[in-house]
Amino acid sequence: MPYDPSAFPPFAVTVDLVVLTVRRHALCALAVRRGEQPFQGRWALPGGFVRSDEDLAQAAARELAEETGLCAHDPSGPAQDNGAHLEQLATYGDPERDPRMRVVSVAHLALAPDLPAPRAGGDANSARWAPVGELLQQGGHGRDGEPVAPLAFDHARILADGVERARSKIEYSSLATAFCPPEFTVGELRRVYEAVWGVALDPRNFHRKVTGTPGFLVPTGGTTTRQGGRPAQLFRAGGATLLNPPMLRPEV
Amino acid sequence: MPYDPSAFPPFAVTVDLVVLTVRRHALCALAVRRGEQPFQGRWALPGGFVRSDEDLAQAAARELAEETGLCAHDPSGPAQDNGAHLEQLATYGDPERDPRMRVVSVAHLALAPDLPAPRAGGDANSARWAPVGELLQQGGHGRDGEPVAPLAFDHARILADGVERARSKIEYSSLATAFCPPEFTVGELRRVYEAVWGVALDPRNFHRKVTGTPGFLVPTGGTTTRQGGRPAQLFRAGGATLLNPPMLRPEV
DNA sequence: GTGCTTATCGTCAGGGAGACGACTATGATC
DNA sequence: GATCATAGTCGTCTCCCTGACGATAAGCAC
Repeated sequence: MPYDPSAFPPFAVTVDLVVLTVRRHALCALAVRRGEQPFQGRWALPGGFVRSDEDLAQAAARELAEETGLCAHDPSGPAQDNGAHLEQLATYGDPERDPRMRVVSVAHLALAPDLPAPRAGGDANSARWAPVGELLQQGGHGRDGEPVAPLAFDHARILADGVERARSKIEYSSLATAFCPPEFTVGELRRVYEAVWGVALDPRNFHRKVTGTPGFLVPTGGTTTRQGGRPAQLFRAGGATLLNPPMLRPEV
Repeated sequence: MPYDPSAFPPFAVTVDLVVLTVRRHALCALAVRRGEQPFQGRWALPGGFVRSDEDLAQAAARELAEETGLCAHDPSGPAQDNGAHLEQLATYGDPERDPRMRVVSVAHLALAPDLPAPRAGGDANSARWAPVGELLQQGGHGRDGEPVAPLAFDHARILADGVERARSKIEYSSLATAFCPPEFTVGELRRVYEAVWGVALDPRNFHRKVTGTPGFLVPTGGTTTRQGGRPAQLFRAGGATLLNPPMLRPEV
């Protein structure tokens, strides 16, 4: 049977990005201000159309580079290109999610170390790192007292799914190190877990756990005193990707 | 800015289904024989185009019903419509994955109890349950000695991803019960874990673990002797969806 | 120096899991 | 009917991980 273009309805396919980082002890996501209709002036997740000759992962990596300058780190590739972790999150295709046309969005999740102020790109008037709690609360007020409008489209749902994925994935994988610079201390890694999970962890048990898990951390030999107090050993991420047994997230 | 149809390339969007069940102590997947080009006569995963007015989950549920007669069980809905578990798996959009045109496929994972022989539907000449090992081996031979052609398109990759999702998800959730009939014994549930993981589990420790996890199983009061030997208590799935602590998959 | 902060090591009790013995209750076979 | 094979169920013991928390180390501010 020959190819019949009328046999299927056409869709637009986009990638949207949930880019997470930890700044000032808070889990933050990258948001861009929309420059055009619909939802003009509202905050949204960065994203854009998939081009006709590129793969979904390529499109996500391209959008990430355009918005942040980050080089995506392919999980299946070599381990030590110092870029962000990037993985597919989920796909959203409600017929009503974009009032203009039928759009299917393949959301991706990126985890990055703390970055300088983001540079706006594409059709966005501006871009910023915002605490996820601020972006997700409905009709509340931000830290500076300004009222917060909900994210455009179904991006609140996408962001919530991305945050939940990150929260669960740092339990059983070494992905928390993707939030850290190339060299980091046990305390900095612990503050990542505390920010992502929103809980306080016992520094002594945490230290025992992460240093005792083979392949999680490798000492570089250096020390630092970035945080004040006694100098701490510096580590790099080890080769292990899956943690067995996992880190345990405290109850509620 | 008005809607500009030339601003994005058109895509076809499909849903493909990884439907898993446990038959004769083996993890099996539903495969359909392709009736048209490309890959005519080869085995493939069931699937089809998303219609212009339906959501991705609706499309997957529709395809599942067409292929198996199963009523999809929405995880966010009520717990006891006796259908299969259905969840989104991942999306595959390599530009070369379909030689005819640019197709993005949103794969879904369905877990079902053992079913009678599948009924072929849509454009498939026939359909069957095949052990996943048989479908995934490259250029080997099936149980009956016939040579096995690889699955069409990138469906081997999709199936492998679905199997891995199922293997990891029964660790920390009660999803293994989705492979069981409404009432089942501890031994039947154990054989599900053994088939999906491909390992042997200690019946005594397994019994202690599943009966001791609150909300996992609720006794119905009945007993059965389906498997020979001493009659076993019958259980239904309890309300718990997340198992804490999780089931532990033995090393390698 | 004192005081404060953070890092790191040690100890102890409780719980879960693996290994495995023992007993129970059915059907099959002699 | 006695015996055997098969499954199911209950217990025990040990090891290891975890959480709770004391103690010490090594910087900085005053």
